[in-house]
Amino acid sequence: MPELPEVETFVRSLKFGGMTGEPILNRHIHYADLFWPRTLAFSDADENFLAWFPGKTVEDVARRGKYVILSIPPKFLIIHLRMSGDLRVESKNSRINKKHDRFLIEFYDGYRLVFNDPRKFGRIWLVNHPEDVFQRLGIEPLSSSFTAAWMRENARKKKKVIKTLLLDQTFIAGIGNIYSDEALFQAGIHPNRKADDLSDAEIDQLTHAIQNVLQAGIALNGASIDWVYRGGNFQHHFQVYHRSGEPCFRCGTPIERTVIGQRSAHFCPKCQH
DNA sequence: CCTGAAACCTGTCTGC
DNA sequence: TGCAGACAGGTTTCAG
Repeated sequence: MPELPEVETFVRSLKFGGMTGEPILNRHIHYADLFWPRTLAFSDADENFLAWFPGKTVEDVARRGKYVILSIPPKFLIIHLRMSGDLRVESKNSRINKKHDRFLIEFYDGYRLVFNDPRKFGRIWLVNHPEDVFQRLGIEPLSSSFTAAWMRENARKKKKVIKTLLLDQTFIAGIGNIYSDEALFQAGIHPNRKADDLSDAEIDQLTHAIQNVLQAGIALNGASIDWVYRGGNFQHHFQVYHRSGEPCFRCGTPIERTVIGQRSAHFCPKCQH
């Protein structure tokens, strides 16, 4: 489900309150519980994992790529929501045993953080050093080091199809299927172009388009589609994603859908060359 | 290095 | 109404 803007929305909500409910900063942990053991991304005995939590405190929440990072000194709980993961904060009095709940942390004050994930693709890590999990992750697209110059330098070395490169988390961390389609449309680049074929001007446009769509996504709390993810509004601003057959807002040509690297790609055949 | 296929999963929607 | 098939905001692993 979530890409960078959706994950960022989760992080802000966990810190300051919002979509997920009450903030969780500085709450003291009573206990943790795990309902689907394979949610753990590492091979630690479940007992050891769960036994670590009581008495700890959530001191910060942050994001790296599509990962949520809970700072629970002296360790870090890292969560990847993959396709269908969801986080919510609810009070003790809420109905427990909600379908597809996989993990939860209950606080002494009666609130609890719940990780719900119908498709069971989501994963969590408990580590001393977050870098261990992020070792292969690429650049943060909203950081100051992500510039057109960086893209010219690095994208040129890649022979991949540009749509696939944008989805490659070891290259840029955080872009998913929605925002790659939207960025390529905004830059006027066909998703099947080779990265090393792009002109300087096209690379510059693409860089700015990436920053632009991600920021727009964050400003609207991400995109909500179908039954997954809630609270977002960016879906009302899609130019191409989920719009196959509908007229391009720029030129009227029907938006097309194709498959690139096993993912659907939506584009305007006239505006994107 | 790059591509494609398959695997991991459950839910929803479409068409017959 | 039922049922098969396609499809879904992601990532990893393996074959070629």
